[in-house]
Amino acid sequence: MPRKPSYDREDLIRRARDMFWKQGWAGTSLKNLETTLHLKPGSFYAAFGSKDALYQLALDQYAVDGAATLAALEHAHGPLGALQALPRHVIENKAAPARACMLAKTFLELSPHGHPLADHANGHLTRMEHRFADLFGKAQAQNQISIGHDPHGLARRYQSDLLGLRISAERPDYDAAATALEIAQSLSRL
Amino acid sequence: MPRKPSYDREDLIRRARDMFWKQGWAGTSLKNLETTLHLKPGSFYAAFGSKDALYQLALDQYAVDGAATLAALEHAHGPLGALQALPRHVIENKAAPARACMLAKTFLELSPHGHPLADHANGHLTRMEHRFADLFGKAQAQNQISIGHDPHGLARRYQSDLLGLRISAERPDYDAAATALEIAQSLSRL
DNA sequence: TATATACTTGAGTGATCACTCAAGAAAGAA
DNA sequence: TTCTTTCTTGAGTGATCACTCAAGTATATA
Repeated sequence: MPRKPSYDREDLIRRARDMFWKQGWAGTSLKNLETTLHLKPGSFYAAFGSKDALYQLALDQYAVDGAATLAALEHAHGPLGALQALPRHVIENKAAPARACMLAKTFLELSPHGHPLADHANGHLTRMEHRFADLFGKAQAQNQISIGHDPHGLARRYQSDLLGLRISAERPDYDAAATALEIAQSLSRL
Repeated sequence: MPRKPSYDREDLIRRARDMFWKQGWAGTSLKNLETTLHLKPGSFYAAFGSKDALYQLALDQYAVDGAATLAALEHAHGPLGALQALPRHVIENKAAPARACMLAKTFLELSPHGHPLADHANGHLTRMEHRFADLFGKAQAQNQISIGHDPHGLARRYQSDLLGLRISAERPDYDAAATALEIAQSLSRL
């Protein structure tokens, strides 16, 4: 008996994610979202409940996509190859609305206000860090890098460098490709 | 004949800077500023003209202080020593309201909206990058590091790593001291 | 076709945004 | 003391914020 929605929910979340990713939480108004999603206020709140609820869905989709990207790179290039390919991938990805990491931007913006979404973003960052540690561990098991380093320490440094690269890459005239190459090459010397 | 203001202008800018630095542009309302600066709307606009004008003054004061900090470190530890000491300094500085760089936060938040303050912040970032390149050049002249690298390339990478460190250092449970130490140590191997 | 169950619409809510301005208070010069 | 100039005050501006809800519309089942 019911009537079906005229939209694709996952597609709406993806479009909202791109907008939040680029413009941030405060920088994206309900009016912006209504325009981009072609949704009137009533439909928006019936579908998602609140701006924050949609933002959380967007964060989760971002994290899932990021994990999938890393898994695909591992499948294509192996654990060390994935870690070396990721820096270039994130700054060259034309489908992305921004170079900087949405998790880091969210955490930076909302953490000082004690907003729950900041903790949520930080949790995703931590899970990504663990994923990096897994890959460093696998690279050691395959004798691609020395076993002299703690995989978690390598992941801590790698993620930090990656966040720095992705922020720097937003700047006009910044040679992000050079920094990405250096990060990748430094992994070969481990 | 005139009446003097009852406040210290530089002190007001410093307090506004700390608030903008921690909470960002959109995250800091006029009401917040009026409370912290003990200024009614009329006095605020008579003194600074607009929220954006005060933000720019805050950015400039931040940049001047940053340059002074770097100069002091150079005086104390020499060019290479300053570059090695800075990572630890920025994450341990108890006077700072945040670990992350205010210039980077400003650029990240306002750049997608084409806000003039984003360009202003990026200009300061570029000048800091040049200052880093100067120090790398001096370190080469003093035979502290090899002359095989381009100082500007070293500065490009160093600044990116520093931005990453400072963002990571905002996260709870992140071992920023370890990453800061690794950045410093990597400079000894140049 | 009739009915039940959604989904869609858009005007409207109070709160907060950055900002204005006219009136009053204070302090140095005469 | 008086006058002039500036600073201080705080109610008030229109715009925008996230969000609500009652009324209208479309669709799958019976």
